[in-house]
Amino acid sequence: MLHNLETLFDNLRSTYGPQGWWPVTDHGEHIPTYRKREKFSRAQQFEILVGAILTQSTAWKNVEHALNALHDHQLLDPVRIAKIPTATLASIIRSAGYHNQKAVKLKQFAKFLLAHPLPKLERMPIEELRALLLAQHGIGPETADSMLLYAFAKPTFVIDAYTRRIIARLEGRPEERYEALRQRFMTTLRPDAGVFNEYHALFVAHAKQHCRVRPLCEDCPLRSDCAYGRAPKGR
DNA sequence: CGCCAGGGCCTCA
DNA sequence: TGAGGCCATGGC
Repeated sequence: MLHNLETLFDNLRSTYGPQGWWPVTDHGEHIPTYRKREKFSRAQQFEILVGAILTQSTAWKNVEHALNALHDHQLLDPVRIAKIPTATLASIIRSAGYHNQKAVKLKQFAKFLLAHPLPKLERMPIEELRALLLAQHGIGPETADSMLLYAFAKPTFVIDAYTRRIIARLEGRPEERYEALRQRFMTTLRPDAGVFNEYHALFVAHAKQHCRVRPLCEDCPLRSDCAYGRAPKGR
């Protein structure tokens, strides 16, 4: 059985190695994911924020196409997104799915950024910024935490469907609700944005490679620690 | 060729 | 306050 969330992090980390999230698209030039970035440029920061909205319940591959299309139309810029008609924007981000809804969300978020520029948001205390983000249409807990952690480097733990599923299976109990599970990570771990960043990325890697909806427990690295993997007749 | 993606909003009990 | 419907494209 896993002793705690620190041990789980160490296991995942030694299994999958450094993840180097958030995956900033290269738009042509190859940027190794492991490359240490001093700090994201404003453009990259905005791209992460847009990506956080586009990836809602959507495979990242589909989001990449949409981000590339936005780049081609020079729309990775809040001023330009604020101006473009919603229907036009929707057609450009079509590949990301739910494009009509997401176009509305992006436009509202772009306008939000014009009223609250990135340098101002960066200076806000994490809880205040989190509340402000959550107050925006289309930004729920996961999107807000992704933005906080990956675009603003603020120490908050991102919970997603993968995290819920992995923890539920490991512990052999039902999935926890967002805030309850987040609080477990937040109170157990030291508030280190770098660790939170890697930890969430490792959950994604593990969920994709083994802990899928239909799990591949055969050679799962966590099998011996997992209530589900060890279960009778357990895969 | 079905299944399912790094959710969130709205409605209704 | 929790469950269920709705939104949609494309990769595997």
